[in-house]
Amino acid sequence: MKTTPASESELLERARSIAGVSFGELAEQANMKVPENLKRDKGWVGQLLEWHLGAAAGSKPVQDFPEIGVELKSIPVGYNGKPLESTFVCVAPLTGITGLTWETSHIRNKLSRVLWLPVEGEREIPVAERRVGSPLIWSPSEEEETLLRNDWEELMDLIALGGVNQITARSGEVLQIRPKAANSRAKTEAYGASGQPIKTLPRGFYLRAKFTSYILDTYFA
DNA sequence: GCGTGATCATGA
DNA sequence: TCATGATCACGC
Repeated sequence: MKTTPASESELLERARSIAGVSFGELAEQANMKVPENLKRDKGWVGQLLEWHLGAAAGSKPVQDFPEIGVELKSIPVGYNGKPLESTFVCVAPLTGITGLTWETSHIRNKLSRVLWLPVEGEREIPVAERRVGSPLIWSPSEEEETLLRNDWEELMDLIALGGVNQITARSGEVLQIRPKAANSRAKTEAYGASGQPIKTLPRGFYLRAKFTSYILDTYFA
């Protein structure tokens, strides 16, 4: 177990110290067993990095490092350094959203400060041999936040008006909404077209790979 | 079921 | 080839 970093610079220092290190080596230090593949261990890499950086484990809907206001996001990249997947941010609220604004939203808080940690994600590389990349600490620029806010407002308006079932992953320029559930039979409450309660598939907010790719390209020193 | 950590697998 | 929709594991 590690202590939580006391400052952002300390967190960044820890992240830099594991850059270039293989998952196998990091797993050994954390006393974790390396899975053959990630088919049944999709969150394994994230957990491994959380351990090394001193993030408090748990499923609370808050930033990974609430004391210093930073969210940790691992991001699988290919040989070209570009993201292989979209990035899950948080669950999309489908009820109780009256009065909710971008400024007070959970997603805005999570994205206000992010420690991006690229990791080798090519499936042909054995998990134990994959390595951690160099970290990037980021906060959205005015322009980036406007893009995020515009998508968020458009999507939340649809949800508020009972149009959650009309939302597809094609909606949103940089921020999209996709299923986030154990399976397609999962149900949660939402608003129907006439304002009545309905049951629908739980959804989550995801950042498009093109957007995270742009972030890495733009800010990587 | 919810929210955390995400990647998988298939159709376009 | 690539993004969408589906899925996996865990703690509670």
